[in-house]
Amino acid sequence: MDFRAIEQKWNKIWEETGAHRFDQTKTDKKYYVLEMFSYPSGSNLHIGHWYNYGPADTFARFKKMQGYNVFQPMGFDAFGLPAENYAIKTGIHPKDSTMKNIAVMEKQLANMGAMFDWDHELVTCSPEYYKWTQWLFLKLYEKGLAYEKQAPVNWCTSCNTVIANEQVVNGVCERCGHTVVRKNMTQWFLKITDYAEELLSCIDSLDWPEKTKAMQKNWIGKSEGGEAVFPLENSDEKITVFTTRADTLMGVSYVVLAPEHRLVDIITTPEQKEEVEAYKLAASKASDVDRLSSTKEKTGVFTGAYCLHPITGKRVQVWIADYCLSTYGTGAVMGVPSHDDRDFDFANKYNLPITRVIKGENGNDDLPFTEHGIVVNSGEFDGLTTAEAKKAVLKKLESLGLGGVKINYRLRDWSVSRQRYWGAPIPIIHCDHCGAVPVPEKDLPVELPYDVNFTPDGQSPLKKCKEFMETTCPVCGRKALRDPDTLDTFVCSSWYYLRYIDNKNSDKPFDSELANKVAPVDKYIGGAEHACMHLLYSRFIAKALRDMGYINFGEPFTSLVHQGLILGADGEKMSKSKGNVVNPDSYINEYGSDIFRMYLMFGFAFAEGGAWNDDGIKAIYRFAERVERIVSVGANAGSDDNYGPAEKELDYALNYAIKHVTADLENLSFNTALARIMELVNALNKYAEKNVPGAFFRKACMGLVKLIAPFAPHIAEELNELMGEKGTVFCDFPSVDESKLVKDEIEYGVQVNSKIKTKMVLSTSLDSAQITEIIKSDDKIKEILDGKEIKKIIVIPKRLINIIV
RNA sequence: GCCGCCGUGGUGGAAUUGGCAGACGCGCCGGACUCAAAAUCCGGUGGUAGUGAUACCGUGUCGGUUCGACUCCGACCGGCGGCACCA
Repeated sequence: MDFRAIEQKWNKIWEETGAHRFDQTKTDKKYYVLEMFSYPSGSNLHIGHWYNYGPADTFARFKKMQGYNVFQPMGFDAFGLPAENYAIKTGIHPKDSTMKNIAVMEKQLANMGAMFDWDHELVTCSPEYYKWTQWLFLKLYEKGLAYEKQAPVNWCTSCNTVIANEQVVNGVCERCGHTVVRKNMTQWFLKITDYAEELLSCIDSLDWPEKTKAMQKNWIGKSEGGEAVFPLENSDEKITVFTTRADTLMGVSYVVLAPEHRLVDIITTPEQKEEVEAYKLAASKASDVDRLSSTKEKTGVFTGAYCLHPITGKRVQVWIADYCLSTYGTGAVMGVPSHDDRDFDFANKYNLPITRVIKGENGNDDLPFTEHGIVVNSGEFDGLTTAEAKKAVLKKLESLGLGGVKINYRLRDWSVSRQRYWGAPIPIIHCDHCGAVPVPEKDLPVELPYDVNFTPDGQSPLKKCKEFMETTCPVCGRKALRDPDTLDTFVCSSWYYLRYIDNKNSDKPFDSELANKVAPVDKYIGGAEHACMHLLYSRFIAKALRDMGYINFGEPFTSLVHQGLILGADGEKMSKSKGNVVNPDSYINEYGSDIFRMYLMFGFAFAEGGAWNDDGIKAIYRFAERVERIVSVGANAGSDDNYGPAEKELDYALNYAIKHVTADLENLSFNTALARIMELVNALNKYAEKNVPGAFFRKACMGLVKLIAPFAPHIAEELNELMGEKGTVFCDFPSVDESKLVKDEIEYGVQVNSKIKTKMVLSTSLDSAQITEIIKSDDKIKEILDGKEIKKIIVIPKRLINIIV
């Protein structure tokens, strides 16, 4: 059989019959299988695409055969930096290169033979799509979930432009390798922090990899503690600090503000001004690598100001230091050198007092002592444990009106402004009289102009495009300017699974009723690298859309699976520079796509991946040939419907395979599922060798064709036809007949003192007590025991017997 | 440093969640067919000792729980991923 030729034949038939079309009117038994969509890169589909989409399609086909109405769409995440950087390098417009790449990938994806419903395709850079991305932004703005503020951004000193966090690699620009510094710019943010608690608390209910859930939890970083207010001496201002160790409050020897803290300029004394200014300047210039290193020596400057301890009223020095981060908590911390490593270093360096207030319970007297213990030197709190003291101190602060319980999150609001060309324009108009004004919905989309000079020179490329920038204010009608920035591409991908459902709707982003029927996604399959970005953003947007009444669920992806990573043959990540990139095309040309995807599923543990090795691909090819040969025998089998012991044995093998393949596919355990199919093929061969194939053999072969169909869709269709069946093979996944798996007799492992000594075939109708009796009187057992006295017999039904002597 | 995952034959990987470790493949060895080779088919294949039935040892290391541990607990070693001055 020419596996490559039949691929074309069946791809054509599937297209003509609309085999992969999703019927939106039948959503009572729907199943939404989604693979993370592709970025349209210049080269052909790589191993990573195949390893994601091939097995995922196998799962989707399995669900379809089980009778689900399966929705499996595909599209392109088409905005983004690579196309723009490519344009800067070559002069080829991002739109042109992107559309060309999409055309190539569409063709390759179609040849893959996956059951994508191309009627529902979407491309995020098309105005029909980004119109609704802009709509989403406006709705978030209306709801108060989008706001503008000055914030530090990553500024590349060589490219003279802002770059995204993801583009900062080890503190330098990924494109040019030059230093990245922070710069304050006005940016749009989405208020993901409003949902911090819900994003955290809902995680446990999700059927997601534990690893991914843990990453999101860490990223959200809930921290339960309290705030303490230190009033300033000689001023009405107050410093509020956040702490998780309120029990150490009585050990405070100084307070630190972040260099960027609002109060720094207000409280610094004239004598300290010069030193403080110099320190602030140095801190703002420091690159992220320098500043964010925990091993760096602590530095800081005294502001000259004093504040008052909230409980004792004692004078406490106020310092600034860059180990205090302006972006976390209140941007101010209390310094307790005796019980914090950082504070200890700092206090030693600047000769600040160190007072022990926690005693270890087993006499550990070394400082700093960062563990929990018993409070000492703390007046009324002495003798309390750390846990008790935390509560007592915060209660006291609350009664004084100087603090109380507080929860903090590490999660920060999502910065979505990009000073880039190739993205969805932010639908805001800046008017001198009215401020930031949203573009009215009827004027969407704000189209991205084609003729733009996108060479980087420190300005947003759109800013230089007069025709784009100049407009009138929708409120007052006066001249106004558009926002020159574009949206982070993660905004585009945060809601795409909803647009797939209703991709041609020109009145709204999607029909809510329909979306509620088809979504959420039942099985989402894609890489693990998106744990704290795409997957978190999508959850946030779903909750926001739910709260605005557009959908009735808050979690977009009910069940999530990450495929592993296929590495180069050298065990390193594939990259052009390492020269270890494996091109799937040569294998597909030689063996066909069914063989290739089956090999990917058999040769690796799906969630693990591993180093590339093509030793097994020939074996899979031979396996497919064996399948074809045995199915041909089945197709030509006689009509004899004898059902004797040989048939019974084959029936067992068939149902055993059905049972396990079904369970394995459910778990996306493709390698073991294929192993069970191979066993069935071995059983069929064994039968055909010794018996004349008749009606039952034919039936078993048909079962094989059905079982293998999700794995090798084209081959299975061809074999189905060979068997004389009419119509497609993709229906009626076989269901197990448990009665065929009941055995009269079963082999037990017999252990003596937990070591396997012999085997014994026993009837399955015997209960444990009966088996115990048989063991006691069995001659062979007596021989093995050699006169030793039996103390106890443990019988594990259908498995083993352990005789303790 | 913190969080998470992982460690099984020559090799890719299994093991119904505490019950016969190594399923299914690859590779290798032997055989059949062949003048020969390829392809195909059959048999063997964790290690050590022994002609042999068999015995002992074996899931990173060391302990523990248990009739029984790849699986659970404790300590450690090694690898991968994420976060990292988060107060």
